Amino acid sequence: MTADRPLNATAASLLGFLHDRPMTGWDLVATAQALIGDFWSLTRSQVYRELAAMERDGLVLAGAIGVREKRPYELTDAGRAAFASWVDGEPGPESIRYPLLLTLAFGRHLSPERLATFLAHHRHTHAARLQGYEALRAGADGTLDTYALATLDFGIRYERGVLDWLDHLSPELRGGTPG
Amino acid sequence: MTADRPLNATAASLLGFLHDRPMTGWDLVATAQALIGDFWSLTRSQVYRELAAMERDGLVLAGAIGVREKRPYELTDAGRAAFASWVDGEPGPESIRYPLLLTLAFGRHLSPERLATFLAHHRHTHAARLQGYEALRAGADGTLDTYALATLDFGIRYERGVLDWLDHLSPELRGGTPG
DNA sequence: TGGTACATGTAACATGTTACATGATTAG
DNA sequence: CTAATCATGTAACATGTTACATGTACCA
Repeated sequence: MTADRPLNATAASLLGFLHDRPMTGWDLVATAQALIGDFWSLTRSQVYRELAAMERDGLVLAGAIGVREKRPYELTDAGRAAFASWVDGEPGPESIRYPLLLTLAFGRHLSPERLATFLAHHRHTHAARLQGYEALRAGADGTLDTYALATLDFGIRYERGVLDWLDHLSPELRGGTPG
Repeated sequence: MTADRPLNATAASLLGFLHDRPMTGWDLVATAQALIGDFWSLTRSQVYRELAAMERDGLVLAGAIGVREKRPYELTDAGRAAFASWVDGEPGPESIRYPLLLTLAFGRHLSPERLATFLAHHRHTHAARLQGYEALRAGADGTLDTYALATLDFGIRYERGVLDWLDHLSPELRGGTPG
């Protein structure tokens, strides 16, 4: 049962959330999206797959099926131990995959107007995200713990950084050919 | 041959680099690492796989094997067209996977000292990266085009942002329990 | 002649994405 | 009674990672 291969970060996160209360796959997706979705994405498929695998490994225990086919999972002692060991390990380097930068890097193969459109669109998206984060921080007095605040702060600084970068790009890139 | 499924960004990048000159898989890995590696990672395995697939699809053409088993690939007209169409498409949203933030989000399950260690280590890594980028920009007078400069600028701002964020984290998080 | 850098590739596996299929419960 | 939301899951595929296997050429 307890196949002692190291946890991946996605599975570990699920275990992390299960510390608070038993949850269904559905709940876990929602929780993860809300709390770590901005720097760690996961899909429904993945969650159900990981839950099934972790049940095989004895890290979680599926409870009785409730109303609406709800199938809550709870943490086992092995699961708690696996999580504790994961969270104590050195976190790896972050990875960023940034399609806009890729397009920009190949900018000479692209019309200036098109590139400028992409940049403008991108700016819009990030401005909206920043607003969302700031509203969240302003509105959530006391509802967020120190740790959530810290990650939120990262998000805010990141988004501000992106906007700042865009606003300081050379005008030829940003503006197409003005006139 | 020309199976018209849409290019993925990794494959497209390879086509992008092949605009300059025919290159081997090895060359492409090195080039990609140098030019886009900071926001788009790829491995040797992937490159060889994509090259093989793109040859099947007629987007690249393998040349004669040269010295040291060197197998150069060159762009075909279909490849050029596929790239042009890819680069003209709206770039998708970026995705960040940030293990440190994940660990931080679960900070209450971790000893303050351990967390502080992770943060300090992280700071060190990013300070080094920033230095590298700044040296690159200072040293590369004229060797980088506008586009490469723009992506480099992003990197610099990003790293500065990370450091700034770390330096403004609440002292309990950063310092462990100061004594 | 022996080590290092160059060069290609496969195999096995892990992770992530998308589309599909199914059904229960609730609100209006 | 019917549409929206909740809920679970599978299948097929795409992408990314790690380890292994092989051989060439250059340099000291």
